[in-house]
Amino acid sequence: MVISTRGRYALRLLLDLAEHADEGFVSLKDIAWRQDISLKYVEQLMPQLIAAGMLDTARGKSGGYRLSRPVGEYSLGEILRATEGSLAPVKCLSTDENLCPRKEKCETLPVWTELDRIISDYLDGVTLKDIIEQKNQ
Amino acid sequence: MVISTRGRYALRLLLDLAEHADEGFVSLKDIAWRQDISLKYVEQLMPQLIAAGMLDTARGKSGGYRLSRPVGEYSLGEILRATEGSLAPVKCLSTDENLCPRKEKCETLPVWTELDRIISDYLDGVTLKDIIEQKNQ
DNA sequence: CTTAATCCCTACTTATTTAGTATGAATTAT
DNA sequence: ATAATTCATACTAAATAAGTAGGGATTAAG
Repeated sequence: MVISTRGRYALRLLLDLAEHADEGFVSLKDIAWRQDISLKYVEQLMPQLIAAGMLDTARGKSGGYRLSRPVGEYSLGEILRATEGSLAPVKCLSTDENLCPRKEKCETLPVWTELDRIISDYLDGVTLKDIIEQKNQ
Repeated sequence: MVISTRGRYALRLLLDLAEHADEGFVSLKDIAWRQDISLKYVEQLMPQLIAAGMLDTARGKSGGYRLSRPVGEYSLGEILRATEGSLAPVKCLSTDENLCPRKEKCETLPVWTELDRIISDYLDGVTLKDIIEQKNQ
């Protein structure tokens, strides 16, 4: 399973924000209620989306969140990388320090690399706009 | 992470068998040693590969395993599905009984479905033969 | 200027999955 | 008979996923 609830929920809340973009700042409480996701859990996804420059926020009463870009400029790849950390389908590809010692001679590495490329290419090519317009197939 | 050690090790041991196909039945002990994988762990992968009809086996002394088909007839998809259970990138797609209640109205399901298709298409198109001949990119 | 709603921050908990270990029975060539 | 093998099952430890919990900081609204 590449993609956990973190990434899936992040995508849904960004879509929710996109669909309520005309309402100014939207509170997480409303989003969590509409999406039927725990408020406290969704709160934990926000720092990473903010760090990625995807959101404007307003603190305090009647505060909330707002998309900071046009919907066409959010790719699924960016959203998922921000929340999941990596989209690599095998550990061998995670660019952590703990590289596989078999790396050099490994016969199977090329297929994982190619699979990774295919996944990234697809996810980087789909935007929130595509999903809203149901252009995803 | 879609693919765990189960699938990766299974692939490596099938490749090892392919490369020693001229030696008749090859013992797991030899394979595990060459591949530097715990014998006891690899043993646990075998039942699923056998159930999938990928191997001939010989029990008892000087027994072992042997590929039961030409290398071109083992796709990566088949190997990984047999050992991993599913290649679905999100839980929503696992055809278990616990289907997501949002399924009907879910805006994001189509992208997961398409991603799943892309992954499967690639993995079903690569065989052991391709890997041995390094045709995988 | 107080209050209530909100974002923000950090720690904790529980369930599931992953990656093995461990023990030993059944089988069979030597 | 023996030793090397597959085969079967149970157990364990570590990591990850998924969520809870509590409260501090900020600010619009009354």
